[in-house]
Amino acid sequence: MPEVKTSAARKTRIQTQNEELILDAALEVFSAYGFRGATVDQIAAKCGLSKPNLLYYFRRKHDIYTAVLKRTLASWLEPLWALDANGEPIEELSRYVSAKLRLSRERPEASRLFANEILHGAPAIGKFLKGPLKRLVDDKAAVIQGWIGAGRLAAIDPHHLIFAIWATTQHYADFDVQVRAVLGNHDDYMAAAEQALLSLLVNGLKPRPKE
Amino acid sequence: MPEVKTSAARKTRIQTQNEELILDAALEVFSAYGFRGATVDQIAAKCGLSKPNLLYYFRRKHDIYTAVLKRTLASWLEPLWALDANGEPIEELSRYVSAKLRLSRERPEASRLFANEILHGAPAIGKFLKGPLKRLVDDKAAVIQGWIGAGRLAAIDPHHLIFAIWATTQHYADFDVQVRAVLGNHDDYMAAAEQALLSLLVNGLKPRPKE
DNA sequence: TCCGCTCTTGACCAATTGATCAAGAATTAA
DNA sequence: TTAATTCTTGATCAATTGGTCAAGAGCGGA
Repeated sequence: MPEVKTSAARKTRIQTQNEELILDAALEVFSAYGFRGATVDQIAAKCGLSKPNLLYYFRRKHDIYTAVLKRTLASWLEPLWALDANGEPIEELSRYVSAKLRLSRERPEASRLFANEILHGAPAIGKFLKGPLKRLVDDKAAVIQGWIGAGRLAAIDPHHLIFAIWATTQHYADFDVQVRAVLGNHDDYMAAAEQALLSLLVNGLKPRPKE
Repeated sequence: MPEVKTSAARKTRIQTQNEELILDAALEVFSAYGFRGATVDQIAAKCGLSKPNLLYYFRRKHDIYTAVLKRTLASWLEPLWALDANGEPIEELSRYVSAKLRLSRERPEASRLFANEILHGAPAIGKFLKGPLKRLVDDKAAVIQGWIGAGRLAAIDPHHLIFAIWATTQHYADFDVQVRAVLGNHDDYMAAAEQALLSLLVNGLKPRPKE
């Protein structure tokens, strides 16, 4: 029983290695087919292990799923964490947009995994959303509100601004197929996307004197 | 065989009625669980028909799925269709945002159905995306480009502007659970959302003299 | 009323799939 | 080397589920 060791959870070389193999494969499969649509066999095949062997490391399909989610959560939130109250507002938000956009390009499977999970009611990470995520967002919303109060940013509901940034940036990972279909499958639409989003943001958020 | 009639596809009263029942139920179930996650039994139960009876009207599970998609597509695109080249640019785009936002509030299942379909590679509507959808978007992008050329709108890539509007508005349907979790489940966040998006758009798109 | 067509369903089938288990192979610590 | 532990897998099970079928119930036109 590798998951419930006698005392400390000391892991074998083989154990660490195989768990990593499994989670990598699981991310691909779950993000492509969803929880129910993915099969243990697919994951096993993708990482070159037998199905029983895979279930030796993770006793239930669901355990693999939650493990992949947990493993990816932190890196997904990092950019928001980095939003600095002491920085220049528009610069900070621009950096945030760029960072999220880069994640969408470099790790689209992670984005799709979350999108699928939330789309279906977030059965596995509901508590995370209401707890740690809410706290982080509330915190950064307060930062943004501070900037607005200081007249350094146009007035806008900070929470919805954050939602708008999430939506527009993750769109390029989650709806990639649609974007490619509409644009005609040019490989490198990301530069244009970044320019468009940043200009919208910069113009949209520049503080404006009341008229 | 109700689907392949001898000559004209004349439908019985019972037929029309039951097909409607089925498609209504199917929309709910497919949008909640995805194609693979949904079962024919669930749909049957939801509309009070037996499973074999349901398969009498739609021979395959997949047939129900595509029927629901088709049935919903038109109404989903209608607002973009309505974008009027002769209108006032910002006013037109604002109306578009409001219309899409209203759809997200009033028919979130439809949004989630499409989101799920596209997220998983659009196996059923891929051709629609590359055909009719692309044509419509290209058409409206040209309209927007025209406005920009006439100096009535800030310069921005029109395609990506449309993507941004899709993303931000549909976000409130597709990621509803997350939005509620972060906001603390206030029932009526939609008014604030609309205000935030419109102000971002209006400020972001107002033509600005070069500095 | 009567007849043909439409509609409905209980029983059933085959394929898929998550999970188990026992037995053997590989690894590791002594 | 050896013995204990960890790792691996073929065979197998039970549950789920998409889909079939035949037989009967219901409906509508003549």
